[in-house]
Amino acid sequence: MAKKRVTLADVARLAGLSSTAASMILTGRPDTRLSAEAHAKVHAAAASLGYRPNAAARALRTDKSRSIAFVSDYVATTRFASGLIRGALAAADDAGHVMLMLETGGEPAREVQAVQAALDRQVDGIIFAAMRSREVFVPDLAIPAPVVMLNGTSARFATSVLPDEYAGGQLAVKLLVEAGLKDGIVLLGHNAEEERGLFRSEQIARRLAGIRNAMASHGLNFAAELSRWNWEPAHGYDLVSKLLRSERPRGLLCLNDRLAFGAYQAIGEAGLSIPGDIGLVSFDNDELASYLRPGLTTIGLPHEEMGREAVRLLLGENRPASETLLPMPLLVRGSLPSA
Amino acid sequence: MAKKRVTLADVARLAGLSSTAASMILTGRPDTRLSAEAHAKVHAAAASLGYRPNAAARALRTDKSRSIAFVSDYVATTRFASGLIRGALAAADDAGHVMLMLETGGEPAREVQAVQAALDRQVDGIIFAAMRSREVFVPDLAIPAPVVMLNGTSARFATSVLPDEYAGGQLAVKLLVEAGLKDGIVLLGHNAEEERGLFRSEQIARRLAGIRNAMASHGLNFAAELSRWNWEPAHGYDLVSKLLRSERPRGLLCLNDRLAFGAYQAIGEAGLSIPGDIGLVSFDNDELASYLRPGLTTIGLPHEEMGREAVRLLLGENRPASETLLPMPLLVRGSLPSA
DNA sequence: CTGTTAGCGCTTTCAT
DNA sequence: ATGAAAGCGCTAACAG
Repeated sequence: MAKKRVTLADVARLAGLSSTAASMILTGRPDTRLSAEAHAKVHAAAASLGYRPNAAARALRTDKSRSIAFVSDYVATTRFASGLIRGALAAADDAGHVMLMLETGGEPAREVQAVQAALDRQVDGIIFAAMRSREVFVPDLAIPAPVVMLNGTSARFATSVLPDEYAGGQLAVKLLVEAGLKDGIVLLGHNAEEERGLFRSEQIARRLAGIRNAMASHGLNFAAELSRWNWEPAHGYDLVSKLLRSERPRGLLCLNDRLAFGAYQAIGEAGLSIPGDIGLVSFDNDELASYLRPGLTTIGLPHEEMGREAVRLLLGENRPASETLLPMPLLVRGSLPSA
Repeated sequence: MAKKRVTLADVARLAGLSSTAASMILTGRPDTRLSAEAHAKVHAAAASLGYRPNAAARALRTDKSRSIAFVSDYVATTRFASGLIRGALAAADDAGHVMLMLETGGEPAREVQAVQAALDRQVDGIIFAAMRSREVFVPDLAIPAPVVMLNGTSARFATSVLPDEYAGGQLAVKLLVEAGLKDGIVLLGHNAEEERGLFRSEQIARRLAGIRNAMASHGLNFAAELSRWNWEPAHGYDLVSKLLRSERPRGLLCLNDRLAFGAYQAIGEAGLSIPGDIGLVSFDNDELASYLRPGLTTIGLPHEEMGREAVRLLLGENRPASETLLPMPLLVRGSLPSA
């Protein structure tokens, strides 16, 4: 027969005190002045019985569940995005909170369900995370709890945590320039003429704005801008294969690592070498980037830090009614000439 | 001022009934015989007030929280392992449960904390998942809730969900043989002589057992067995580069896709073609596999199904005191000759 | 067929 | 400096 769970009353009884006293001592309330002896007895009793407070009872009473919800469109679809979860988990743990995970597939109906399920559990806050960052959130419910947006934005909730894409974009250009590649730089992933004002996401728009700003401030222009709506390796391969038939670019600025991967394949087949003939910079720090030969120099996303920061903001006192931009880490590998 | 949350008493009052009646009607208890009119009134009242039961109160009373814990060593370290989470999430949702996510880093101390945090919240069950499957779990606590092991095993808890690695191993050999590659097959990732009885994990041991069984039953032997403890692309590259200096294998049986990726690089540099000169089969269905040119034929892990099954077992009535083996899916792409 | 009553385990006034 | 008592929102006995 399973032993009944030990309750606060059991602890108090063993300590020879009231459960009020036990409660105050165990929750560490500062303003109360119980004797040191009482403290010792209660702690000893709790320890010897292996007392663990019942979270449901506590939540019912205090209206605080010490849990938060992480609602996302997709769960760690790409390997690197799982950093968002890991960071959030770590920060939640630091704050003594537990994290409910909810996946919505980006569907409004499931989003409503997820939010309700979370609210039913009295969560102390909700993080809305966008793994595929194009999605927008429309949980059109009253949400009587703090909310922060992670890797995405929302009209309803201003507090959000994002990578500093603009600075990242500028950095990519700086890298190319410092590597001595000024002329013959080709942009892979977007074409300003074909896609006027159309971006895969607000974040990519910022990345491109940073890129264009840096190009302009160096007085440079792209030799070509190649684009395909999807950023898969096969598209990078196609685009670059075709390009190499007529041109000989010096540098490739790839909007993500998968495109860069395809570019590697095309460059290899053309008998050209990296970084000798063509240098590359890219974005994402996808797992791929380190597997390539030579390693791909890329500007990553600070996913883990973003996750942490989102939870800190959520649980903290003061939530800024605006965006928190986190710097994008640079991973220098071998795809750019050193000169 | 935020409106107070609507409670069952509010619903009962509006419906002109007792809260008992409202409770029975809303929880849909079958054995009670309240009038159809009462049902209608209660449902109408609940809907008009937007009533949502308070999970904490319910948990306190019933000792059931409608939540489960997913405790894992690492959260979706590899992209493909996030399928475990997604599957579990989906099945939990189907059962009206919510899922707490806990990460332990494989450290015993954090494992204890995670389990306690989960137990404190009155979870209805715990899944212990192994992302990096070598780890073993030792949460040496009384766990008064159902447990199932996912993608790993434990001496304490027999119920576990695993991929059918033995069958997967056999399948890999069958594929090679059917492609006409019988002689000159090289095993990449393990060397029986150097690593007698030493495996990266119990699961890899089974995979290899399946492979050896199939080889034997076809009367075949490996032309060589190459190994390096880590299964990273760079190791596959090194091993195969060196091999190609002296031998000309016909087929490569790679123990994971990352090794295969490195093999591709070495084969490409040697001016050989896939699958014309060398055919490959591998394991994992890593994201990489579909990016390669030609695509890598690989035997994947049924992660999503495993996650679902684990939750079904956890929440189901009858938990088998043994392993549930799920078939490993075959992804046919272009790395094997069709003959 | 329906309502009253009594807690689940905890925190929190309010008295001592 | 400590304890008695009330009650968070819900459900389960037990009466009517």
